[in-house]
Amino acid sequence: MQGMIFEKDSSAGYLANQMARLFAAGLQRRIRPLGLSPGQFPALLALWAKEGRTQKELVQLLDIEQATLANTLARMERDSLITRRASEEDGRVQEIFLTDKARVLEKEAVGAAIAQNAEALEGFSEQEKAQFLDFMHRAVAAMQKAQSGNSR
Amino acid sequence: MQGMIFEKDSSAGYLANQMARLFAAGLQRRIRPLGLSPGQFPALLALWAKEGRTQKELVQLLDIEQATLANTLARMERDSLITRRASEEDGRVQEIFLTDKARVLEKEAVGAAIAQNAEALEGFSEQEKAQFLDFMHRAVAAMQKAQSGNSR
DNA sequence: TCCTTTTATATAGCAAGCTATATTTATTTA
DNA sequence: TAAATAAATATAGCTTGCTATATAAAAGGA
Repeated sequence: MQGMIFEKDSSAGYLANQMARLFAAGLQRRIRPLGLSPGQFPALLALWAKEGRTQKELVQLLDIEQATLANTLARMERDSLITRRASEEDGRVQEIFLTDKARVLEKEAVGAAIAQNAEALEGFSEQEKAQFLDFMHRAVAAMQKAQSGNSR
Repeated sequence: MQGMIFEKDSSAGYLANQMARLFAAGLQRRIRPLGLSPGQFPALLALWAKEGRTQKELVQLLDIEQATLANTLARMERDSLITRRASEEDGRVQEIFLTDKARVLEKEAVGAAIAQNAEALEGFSEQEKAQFLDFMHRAVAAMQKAQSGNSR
């Protein structure tokens, strides 16, 4: 650590940020015509798989904070992608359902996400793709471990 | 594309987003005591290398939009990290300088970024680290190419 | 010179993240 | 059972990113 050379373009953190922004922009370009936005994607995937989930269940599934999800769900309700029905057993809980409008978009939206991933990984061999995903998983796991080890 | 199985955890875009957020959170944890935030990092790096740059120069260096940088610079000025001096040749232009406070933080801040990268890549061999950076560069380049090929 | 266009920066308004805190309902405990 | 605690969701307020548009100064053209 002598000459204090720190080039952003060889920093993993910088590249991760840039890559994530390009993914989001590319996905947005593809799904905006459907009336969707990138931040809604994880919630939609979970609801396409099974409706009637509660916000709490979604939070557990979707590595984002409760407050972030609450706001995203509010926007999705505003945009007529979901409806919420009060639970009968527990007055605090609401069950979340897709509207017909959202239900119908599954194929096109998932296709858009697949296409965006393909665009980013164009020129990668199957072996390289697998290795890239593995690297990302490992980096995520390492940072999650460090994070949780910190709060205790 | 039959069963429409799309697992977020094997989607490059999803992982990139998660990784970028963990990088930002980890860096923030480390540099908050210095009075810095992650979004200021690229501008700070460019100014530690050379002061007196204009906003336009920074935009060209820093893959972010002009409006994003304008807001980041406004926050940095508010936090007494930079000062701006009107150019004498051109009334539209302002030259940007670091305050003593910001100038002094270089070593610690860069050290924090290096430590965060190390945390994320713990367990990677040197060869794997290099390959990971190369993969990210390739994905970024592929998406940038697709993006620019779109607007023309 | 005056008008138009270009350039540099700022502002408006939005999405998606975050932390911290409020609110409402359920559950526990004294 | 009443008060305290816990749990589910919402809200406040912030940063960082974006697109689109406004503003002000400079440069160019008729």
